[in-house]
Amino acid sequence: MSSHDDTRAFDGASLSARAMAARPAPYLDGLNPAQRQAVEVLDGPVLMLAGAGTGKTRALTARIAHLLARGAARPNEILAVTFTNKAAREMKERVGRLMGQAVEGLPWMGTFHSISVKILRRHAELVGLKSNFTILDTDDQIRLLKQVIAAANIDEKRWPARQLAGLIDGWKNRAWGPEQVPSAEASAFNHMGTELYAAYQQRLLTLNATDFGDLLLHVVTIFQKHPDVLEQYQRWFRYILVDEYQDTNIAQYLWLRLLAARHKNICCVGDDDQSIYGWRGAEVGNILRFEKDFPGATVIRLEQNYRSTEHILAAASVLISANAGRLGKTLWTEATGGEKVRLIGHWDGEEEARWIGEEAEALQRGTRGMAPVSLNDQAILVRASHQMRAFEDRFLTIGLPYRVIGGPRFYERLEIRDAMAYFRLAVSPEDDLAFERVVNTPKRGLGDKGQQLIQRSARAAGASLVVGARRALAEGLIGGRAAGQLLHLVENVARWHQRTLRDGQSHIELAEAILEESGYTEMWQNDKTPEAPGRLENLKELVKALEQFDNLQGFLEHVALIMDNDTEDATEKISVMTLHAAKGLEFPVVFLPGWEDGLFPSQRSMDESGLKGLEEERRLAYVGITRAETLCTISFAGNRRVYGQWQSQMPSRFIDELPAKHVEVLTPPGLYGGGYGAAAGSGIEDRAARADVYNSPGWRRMQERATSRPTSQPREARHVVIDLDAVSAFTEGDRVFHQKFGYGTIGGIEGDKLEVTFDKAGTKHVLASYVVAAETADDIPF
DNA sequence: GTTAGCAGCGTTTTT
DNA sequence: CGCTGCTAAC
Repeated sequence: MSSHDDTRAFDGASLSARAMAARPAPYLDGLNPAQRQAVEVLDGPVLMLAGAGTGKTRALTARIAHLLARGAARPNEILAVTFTNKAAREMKERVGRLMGQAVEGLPWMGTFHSISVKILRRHAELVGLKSNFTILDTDDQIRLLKQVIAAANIDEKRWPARQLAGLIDGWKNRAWGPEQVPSAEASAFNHMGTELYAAYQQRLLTLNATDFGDLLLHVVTIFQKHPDVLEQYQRWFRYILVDEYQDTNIAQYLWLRLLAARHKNICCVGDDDQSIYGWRGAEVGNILRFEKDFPGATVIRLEQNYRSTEHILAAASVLISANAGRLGKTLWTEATGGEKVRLIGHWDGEEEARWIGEEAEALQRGTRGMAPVSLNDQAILVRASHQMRAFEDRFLTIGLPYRVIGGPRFYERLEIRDAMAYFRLAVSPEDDLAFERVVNTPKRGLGDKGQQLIQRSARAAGASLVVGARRALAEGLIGGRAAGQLLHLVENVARWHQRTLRDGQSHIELAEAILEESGYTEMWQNDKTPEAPGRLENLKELVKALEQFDNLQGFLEHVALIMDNDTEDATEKISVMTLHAAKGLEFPVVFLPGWEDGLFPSQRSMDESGLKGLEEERRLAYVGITRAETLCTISFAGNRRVYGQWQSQMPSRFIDELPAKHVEVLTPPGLYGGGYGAAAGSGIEDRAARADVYNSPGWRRMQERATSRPTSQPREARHVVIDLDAVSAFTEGDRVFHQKFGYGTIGGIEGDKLEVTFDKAGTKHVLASYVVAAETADDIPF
């Protein structure tokens, strides 16, 4: 599609390196001097400090085009590493478009993890793995750690596997294998941390498996212990580019430094102000130290912002200036005017969601002389994913289409994980974790006792659980009904495995056969719970997703690393996502709800990491504001439900830090007495906007009311009224309306509870008093 | 061996 | 509040 235009820009198909060099390079058009320098300084270490919205992806992709055009490297001699799959995908697309299809091969582009997998598959034996190793996700990792903890006779209640997983991840992020963990950490996890770590690594090797951290750690180990292998890759990758360098951890830093040691052509792009992954081991130090690590580095600052209006940029810049220890950049823009950053307080989280929903619709229609803004161009960015629920509830009610990014994922669903476990067994029958997951799903009469028998038998033979099961059967340890079914499973696994080895077999047919023959599909068909049809639907979708891959193995790897599932459809939708997920994205209209102390900045972050944590939260706020192009609205609520308890909230301290003259304080609807607006314009010029809000009569009234009376009385009262008319009039099959979930059909009635399948919200159990007959719904003034 | 019912816990953020 | 995981009863 759009690649047509770009191909034509290069004047036709044969885009060889020489052809590109011969004519003025079109990819340089429109670059500002700094960007141009970032593209043209090819040799030696380069640090590109690229502020938000300064066109760094543009510079990066142009740099790759330039490398090729100048004939400095062939495509596959370039390594471009990104941090997220999203970024990798985007870079691939943009580079692909710049290059047209005419250049042979593409650069190595991918995340640290996906590139590590490629390398590791080639040299797996050097760390004791086979090249077909499996990659465990977090869930598998936890289950395995539970086993390790149990085997060490430790009470899992006092020493939870999750905690150990965090510890081990942290060590791996620092590139410490079990032997390298410093003695200062010895007291970790009841003084057993290192021991359990070693045991866990041993288990992983036996299972021929890795976790996420291992992918990097193993590659670093190989590079360190096998100079010949390292040299091979050092020679190979003449030019290395790294995106989001501020997010790299120590293992990734070592990985890069080892690879770049020979040619030293490493170009790192980053922004210390957008470092928001400290909690998972990212080291801002990496970027701060760059010039020391790579002597003679060229440092280039991209400071002209092309994204946001002057007010948005000013608000973000002033906020972030409260952080210490920055490299420091001065973002500027040619754009003038535009809307100020808007600030609004609400009574509670529900009202905040309602207001944002209405505002989004108003913007969509076009309001106050502004051109209409498509929902696709609007986003709600939250601090923590649980905040998304309020918006989902509200949007379902009013029928506002939304898309959740990074929410509960397709591949994390029960039925998908089960099916995947079957596929994993087919690909590698020795995958014990997969076996454990499905040995009794569907029910095969194998409870704890039977499974222990299999375990014991497997351990005695030093073999996998499938082999153990065979032995247990042969020795007659398992009898009765279970025996027949287990035998059936074991033989199935063997047969499926054979089929994966044969060429010319359709992996899609195989997948369908596996789900059929295992009885898994049947299990859900016989299941009469309301979720069952949805699950079967998901399984079909899973099989459909297989079409994009050549074989099951490739698919499994993709899922392990990518785990995303954007089934785009044509409806325009507002996006809801976390601030972390929003990094690298931009939207004309951005809503930033939940700016309340404890929520944002997050209490936990401050408790755990003190000032460092607070500064990272502030960077997160900076990332949030700078996502907005033309309109940015920050909001907070006076009351919020936390664990089902109402809590009163204080506006975020970040609101204090916003420059008043770039902020407009809005008066929320439904507050009598004028609310914040009354005080906001009262001539206090240079004080922060929040000071006005916080001292306003409206805010104080809210505080008082928060303590003196429950919050949702008016709405409750409406329910009661409806209740009298509606209850007991329902029968199965009736169409009903629910304030939160919208329209639906009654599937069953138990006392005063209804099971309703909602058109948009799925099947829920709701109290009869909370729904009304569909045809009366229009009369209710919600 | 399976299921229902309850107690206790947790909410950052992700490859 | 909603989920997981454990216990007690089928």
